[in-house]
Amino acid sequence: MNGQLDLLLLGSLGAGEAHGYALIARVHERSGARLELQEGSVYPALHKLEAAGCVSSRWADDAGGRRRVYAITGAGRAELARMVEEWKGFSAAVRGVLGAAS
Amino acid sequence: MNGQLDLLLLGSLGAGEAHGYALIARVHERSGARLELQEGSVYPALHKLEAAGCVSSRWADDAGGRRRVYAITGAGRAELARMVEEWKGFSAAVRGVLGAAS
DNA sequence: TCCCATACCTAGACTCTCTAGGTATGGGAC
DNA sequence: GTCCCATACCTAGAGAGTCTAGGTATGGGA
Repeated sequence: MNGQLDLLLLGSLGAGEAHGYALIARVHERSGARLELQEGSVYPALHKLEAAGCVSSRWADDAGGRRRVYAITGAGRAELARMVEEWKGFSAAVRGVLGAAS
Repeated sequence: MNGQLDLLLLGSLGAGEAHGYALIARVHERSGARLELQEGSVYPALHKLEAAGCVSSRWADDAGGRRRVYAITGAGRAELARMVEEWKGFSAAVRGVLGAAS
């Protein structure tokens, strides 16, 4: 996902807690079906974000089977804000380089 | 450069032929000094684009020392147009996912 | 009872870019 | 005249990030 996976996950979690599968569906939906995250990318990324303190997780027993529900933390929101600014700067830079071509 | 290196190089060459060093300077300038491509990334990428038929090159003896001047080809312009559309789709998708967060 | 959708996980491969080194030329400083 | 630096090009190997391909487990419907 071109280096923006953490941004997409944190951005999605910013709208409310969710478990892995739901997160994939949320990104798919909110991207207008343009982005399809892979499980093999999402789970390791979530574990990394948790290790970094950007998200927290808890096991939910409510629905059938095991589910691990992730929520964004305060530090995660700060990191998200930073990443959003970085993304804005990067996309503006690309637009600038493309200029007339875009 | 987050997987957009080819796009940036072709987009810059779309504005006119240039040699490697000038291309790096052009991207730096047009991006508002936000993007600093590395030589070690740019030269291999240009070679790959040439092998793919997207750019052509010639050695220029005019100025002091050797310079390899690159120009975008017809196939390169088609590829650039495709990449620009892809980039637009991707950035729109990211905006969609970020939603209120952005 | 079987199968499938849901849900989670990991190892290894792959792609892309960067780091760090190298070569070469011409011009200005001393 | 020689040294040094800016310009200019190049490559090997490392590193980061993501994907592929496999695995496990549960619950519900056929």
